[in-house]
Amino acid sequence: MKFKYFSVLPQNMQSKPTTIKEIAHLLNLSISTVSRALHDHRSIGIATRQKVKSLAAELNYEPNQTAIFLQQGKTKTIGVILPELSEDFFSTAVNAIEDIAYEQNYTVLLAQSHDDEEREKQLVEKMKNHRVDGLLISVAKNTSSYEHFEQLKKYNIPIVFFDRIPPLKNIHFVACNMETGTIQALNYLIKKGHRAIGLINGPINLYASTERRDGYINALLKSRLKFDPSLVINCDLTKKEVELAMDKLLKNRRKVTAVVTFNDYVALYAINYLRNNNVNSSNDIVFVSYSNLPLIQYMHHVPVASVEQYPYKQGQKATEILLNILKQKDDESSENEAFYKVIIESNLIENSK
Amino acid sequence: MKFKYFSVLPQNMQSKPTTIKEIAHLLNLSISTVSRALHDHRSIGIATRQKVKSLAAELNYEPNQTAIFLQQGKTKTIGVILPELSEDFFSTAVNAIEDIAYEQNYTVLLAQSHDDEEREKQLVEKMKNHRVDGLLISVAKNTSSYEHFEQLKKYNIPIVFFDRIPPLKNIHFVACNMETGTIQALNYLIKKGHRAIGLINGPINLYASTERRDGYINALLKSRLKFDPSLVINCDLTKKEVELAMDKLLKNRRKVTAVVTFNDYVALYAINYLRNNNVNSSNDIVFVSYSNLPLIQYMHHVPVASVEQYPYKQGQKATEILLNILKQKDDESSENEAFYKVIIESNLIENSK
DNA sequence: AAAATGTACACAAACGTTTGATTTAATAAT
DNA sequence: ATTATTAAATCAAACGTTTGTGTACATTTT
Repeated sequence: MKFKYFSVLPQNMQSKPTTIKEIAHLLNLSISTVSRALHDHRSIGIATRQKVKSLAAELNYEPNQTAIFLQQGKTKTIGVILPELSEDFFSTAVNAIEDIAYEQNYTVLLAQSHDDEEREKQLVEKMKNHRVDGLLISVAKNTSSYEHFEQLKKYNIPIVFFDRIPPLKNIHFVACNMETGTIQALNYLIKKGHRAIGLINGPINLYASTERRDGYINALLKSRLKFDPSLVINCDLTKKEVELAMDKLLKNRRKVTAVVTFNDYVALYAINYLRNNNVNSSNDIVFVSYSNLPLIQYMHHVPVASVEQYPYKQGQKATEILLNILKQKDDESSENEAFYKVIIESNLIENSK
Repeated sequence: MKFKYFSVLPQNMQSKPTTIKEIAHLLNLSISTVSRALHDHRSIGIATRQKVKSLAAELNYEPNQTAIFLQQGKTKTIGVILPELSEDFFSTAVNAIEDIAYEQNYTVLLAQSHDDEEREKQLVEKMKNHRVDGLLISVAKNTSSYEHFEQLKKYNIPIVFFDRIPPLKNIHFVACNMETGTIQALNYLIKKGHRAIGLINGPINLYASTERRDGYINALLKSRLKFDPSLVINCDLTKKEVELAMDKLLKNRRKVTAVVTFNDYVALYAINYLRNNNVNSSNDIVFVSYSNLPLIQYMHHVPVASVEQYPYKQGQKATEILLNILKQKDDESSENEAFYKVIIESNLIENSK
């Protein structure tokens, strides 16, 4: 009898985790038998299976994941890279990602790019080194080159982009179509009688900006209203530029009675600007925004409606897709080269208040 | 032109990552030599080191972390379990945690308990299975048993608690002393002439509530004001109970002119309640809160001051401590059984506006 | 009775590293 | 010329699994 495996430790000392090797020795079985017994392999006798399992339970055996990772060449981990966790949109998306991933026994490696391209690149690299099985990415605002993503394909690490997607051809993504929501927003305002409607839009290179602009223009045209370019102002979404934009709108020949803002933060800045400058129209100008931050309902002057972008649904969908891809890879069956391109329609939601 | 060491793959095909083994084979060296060369081991000749390194670079060699994890029995990963990522306090703390961890080449495994004890337990279990090297935890609001934490000690996985710490003896933690901040808040209000000051506090079993209450009482006593228990109301921080609490205060015999609220969300609920019920005193009652949510500055009626809890600093400190502990374990030197107990003082910050 | 089939297990390789011990050859010391 | 010293590299075990193949024995088939 070997004592090696019975050494009794003082209560307070750390016991090294049990391994199948130890179990094997204790039961005078081979390692492979123990492994198979634990997996209910049919070639192992029922009696042995029971013995093994009960001893395993007794010793609190937990398979060493890192060993399994190495053995199987996968980590059961998905990486998530997104711009800013403190933005409500993203933290909600993360909730969904976590929920789905955990359901399927995956782990989530989370990292923020803080909207910095360089950092994003480093993170991608890091994720690769950590051998994540797949990646969920919402790209940084100013990312302009995309090799770091392309590179991963060589390593066979699938990426699913969500919300902020790069202008690449062969990628999987989930995004929200902002045009439909914008059209709804415009229709809503037009119906309420507004004719001079401003749009404080985002950076021109963002696809999300294009969509909003398109929706804006198309809605106007459909209602046989003329499109006045001076009412659409692009900005980089910082407080400063938003205020400049708002100022421009106020000074415009045509006095706007409603403003559509790129997101709730922009709305906040704009509304605040009006209030601070004691613009008497502060309460006359109606705002419509995107996102619907939870805190917005406590504002002194609230956007009357908001275009919902369904962050939870986006995160959920993206994760499901990624896990699907990973599953397919396991099956090794098809050289499936289809790309998932899921587009969720945005929707205007009136703020009840 | 053919690359010497590459079997040339079609562009779209995945190239399996290079291993040390391949490098060894290509250079007619042993695996160990390559490994040591890459680590600049002195027993390897400079010439060989160079050869190895340059080939490694050429082949884009990246050490397989999972193999290293297995070999070294550690994962260079720290787990983080916290209640709610969407709360600004926590997402800021996470920022710090990520920053510090990444600096030292650790990876962060993030998970939310959503303030659910059961889920928290599962997560701890999961983290253990994933063999995280250490854990950073901010416990769920209603967690009442703590065996799942104790258990980890047996496995020699250190935990550092932050902000929400359990009532256990031998633990490492970083927390914010809310009493000092509360005293400052009270002094501030007293100096401004307020005499009837309400306190909408949190659940009575939370240590954070006790601290606030203590600070409240002590500040009053020091100013030789009498403490009126009817002005302190505990609630579970939900909107409903906050409104009830506010209502109670309004109906109190002594009319409060200032209210201290457990956190900014409570303040939001309370202020909103006043406004919706058209309490004319809406602008007469002054609020002081905790946390200082970034959005608060856009509120129609803002807390005049806020007790800062330094989430970034807490996260930072906690991570540093954890990494320190892990480093010490490596050194294996001392059976160090000291417990880090770091307390950060909170501070009152006036809202400029 | 010999051959075929099944059952229940063991052996050993593999995943990609790191690292203590050992070998080899060359150089320096005696 | 012999031995000790050093430099440079190799060997082999180990980390904890999974899994293809081999094997002994008992059981069934012909």
